[in-house]
Amino acid sequence: MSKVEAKKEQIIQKVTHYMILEGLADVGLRKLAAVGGTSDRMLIYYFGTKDGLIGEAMATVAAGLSMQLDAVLGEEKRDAQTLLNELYALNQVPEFNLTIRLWFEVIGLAVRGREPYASSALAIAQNWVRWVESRLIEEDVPKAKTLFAELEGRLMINLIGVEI
Amino acid sequence: MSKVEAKKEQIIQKVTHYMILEGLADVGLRKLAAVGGTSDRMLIYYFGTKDGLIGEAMATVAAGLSMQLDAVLGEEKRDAQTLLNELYALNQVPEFNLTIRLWFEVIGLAVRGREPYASSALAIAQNWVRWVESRLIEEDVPKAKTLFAELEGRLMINLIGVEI
DNA sequence: TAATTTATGTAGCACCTGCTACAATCAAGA
DNA sequence: TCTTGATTGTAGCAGGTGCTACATAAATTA
Repeated sequence: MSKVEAKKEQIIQKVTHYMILEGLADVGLRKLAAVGGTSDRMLIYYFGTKDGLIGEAMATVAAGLSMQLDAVLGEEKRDAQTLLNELYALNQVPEFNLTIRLWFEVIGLAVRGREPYASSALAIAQNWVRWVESRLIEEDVPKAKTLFAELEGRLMINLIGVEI
Repeated sequence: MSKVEAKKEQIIQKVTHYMILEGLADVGLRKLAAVGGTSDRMLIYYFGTKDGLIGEAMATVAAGLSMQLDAVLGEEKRDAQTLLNELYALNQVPEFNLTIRLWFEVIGLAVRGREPYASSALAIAQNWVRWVESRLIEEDVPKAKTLFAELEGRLMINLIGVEI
């Protein structure tokens, strides 16, 4: 990895971490530059546009999701109902809860096709589904997308504040 | 209704319609003023703040939801599975699809507690649930929230572009 | 009719937005 | 060493943001 690429990688890590913590509502170039320990000038130099940077940060979120899930839930396979309940319970884990909030922010920005959010949302969703499939016992694999839908719906109305 | 209130109501209708059509991404005071046939100056005069206006527009969306649902699905009661499928099918109706997109945009802005979105999201969600409860056969009423979660999840991953 | 309140236009403030032009510095190859 | 290209700072542009000060017009009340 070249020096420049190492620097870019470092910036992406910091920016990604910040977004998970603080969300996407107030991310201007200057604030992101401060977060990444550089200048707005250099962010454009490295990533071309603000959206370029955000796109890479979202890709990092997507890539980190499976690892995060593995770290907490392990590698064993489960039946659909068990997996759903365990995934939903992750909402209690602060680190996860923040990522999920960010995830719904991305969805909100993606629903009218706006880039880079639309592509990122699709990528993250596919990551979710693939991970779920890989942790379901064979007979329940076809239920992966249904399980995912149910999980997302429950997470969503929980975040909004409707008690179930 | 006083003259001022009539004018306010008229503005809210136009702004609400515009938001359903175009989303929440680029709504500045000046654009909303043009949409509502007035000036930014008067928007503040009428609604206090931009968030005040948006809050009222979102309340209008919430209030209109039940009516919209009634108009399309009628008043008969159904079992949970049937109602879920019929509600999900509404996503094919352009008018509904747009409202649902707006709904997810509101959620994205609400997930970190930001007002007026957080309150609006809760209100709209409660409207959904109440409506669903009112159209379920008695024995399925306890399933209302679960049904709602499943519906929202399916709508969401459909909007993102994951084929089910 | 005079006084007072309500409604609205004009102009602008202070700040933020993504991004760029230009120049300076630095490292590496010839 | 000289030159060339990569890297970075400084300053700023053009446009947008929510909102306000001030003045005027219009409606209402005394």
